[in-house]
Amino acid sequence: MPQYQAVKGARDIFPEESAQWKYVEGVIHTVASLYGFSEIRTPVFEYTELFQRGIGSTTDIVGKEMFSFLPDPNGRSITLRPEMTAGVMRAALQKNILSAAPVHKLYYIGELFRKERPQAGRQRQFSQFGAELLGVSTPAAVAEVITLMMQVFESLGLRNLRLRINSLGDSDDRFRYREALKTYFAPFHDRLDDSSKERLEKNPLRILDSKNPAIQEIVAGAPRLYDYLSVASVEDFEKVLYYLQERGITYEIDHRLVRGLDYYCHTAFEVTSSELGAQDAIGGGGRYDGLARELGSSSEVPASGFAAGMERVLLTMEKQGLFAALTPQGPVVYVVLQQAELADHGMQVAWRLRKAGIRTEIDLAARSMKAQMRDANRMRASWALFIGSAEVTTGLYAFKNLVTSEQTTLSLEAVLETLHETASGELQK
RNA sequence: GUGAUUGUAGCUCAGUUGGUUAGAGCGCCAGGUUGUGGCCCUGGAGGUCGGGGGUUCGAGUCCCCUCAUUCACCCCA
Repeated sequence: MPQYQAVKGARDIFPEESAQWKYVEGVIHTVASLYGFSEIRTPVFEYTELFQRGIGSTTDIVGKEMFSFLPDPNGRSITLRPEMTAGVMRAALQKNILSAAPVHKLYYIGELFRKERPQAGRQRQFSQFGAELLGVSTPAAVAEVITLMMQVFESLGLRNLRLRINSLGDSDDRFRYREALKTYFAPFHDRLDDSSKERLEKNPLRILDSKNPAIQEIVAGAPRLYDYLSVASVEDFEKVLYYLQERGITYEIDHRLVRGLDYYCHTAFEVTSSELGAQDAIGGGGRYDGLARELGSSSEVPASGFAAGMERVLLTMEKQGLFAALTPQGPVVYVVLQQAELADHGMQVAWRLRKAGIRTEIDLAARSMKAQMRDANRMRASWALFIGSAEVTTGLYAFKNLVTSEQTTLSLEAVLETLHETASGELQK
């Protein structure tokens, strides 16, 4: 065992995998710009109160999963961000961007931190991409957010995803429903588990998505939130669904879908992947008109957004073989040294090739020619350029096509000419 | 935080009822080919058997503790 290991729940991404990340990030940037969303980058830490106010102190995230610390003895507590939305909203309010333009469409890719036990598809440091649409939360706006998310998934080639959607109504709807739930659950109180009892106190809606079979049995007979929605709330929800239908986005209405963050209202949604284990949520989001007020804004900022787990997206793509076409870019030319003493000349040649825009590799470890050639082969180099004493004195180099094994003797200028003739020097494999 | 699981070479894993200097395949390095790869052959480097304690004449194998891993619960992306 090495003396040092990565911190529990944190992992390294080596080149083979980072190529996959770059690819996925590229798709996100492209699709986001299609929808007119611009990238925002906010700090990885914020004052702890931001999350307590924004996410809600009854949530598990705030209650037990935050990495918080005091920067100095008299300082204010700081927390590594466990989610993005609160920070984005804080940034928008701080700069007062909505007074300059009433609607802002922002997206992000960033690292988050949550102190949970790691398991499949869950790390303590993980990444999400997502979008926040600030200033309007009409059905068209909410549908826009969902559509953007689904189009990113589609552009990545993801299959077998399930989109579930629900309406949480406005605060009046939820107040009436909450009372109804309390009276429904009262006679069952003795049969509830501890966490359900606590939820009933603090946030009764969360009982609905309990995984405990005994609780679910009781939940089955509970009143439906849908039946407590006002006419306006129902119309709003139906309109969102209308847009989704128009765009051929298939969804399932799930009356039990609640979501764990306090700031959601009206439309809430979640996408799951059948390729993942227990942690199968790949993305989710909803409308959160109340968040800005919660953060001290003098006026309401209607808003909606989604967040998707990068690791879970990557995991699903891997399982579905979507990275097969991603081949690493090898060198075009491998400069092979006959003897280590010729390294100075070889370095000079390699440098000139690179200055001319040719991806060039050269052994820096003074290994044997056999090892250099094996290396060139493994890296799928197109050409080998040999440096021996003859080459150094004549300035003419043995230049070998590694696919056909044909070899000629050329000056460096002629080599460059040959490489520029074939498309950037790369040979068909 | 709870439960279970696994920890032997860089990687994947063998290791028989506890019994001498702990093995294989792949990978790595070198040689076979004194200036040329992909195949093949030969050799080499690399291990405090996660760590600590205990039982025993003797522990990679048994017991205890500890650390780490993985999966699941809780919850979430």
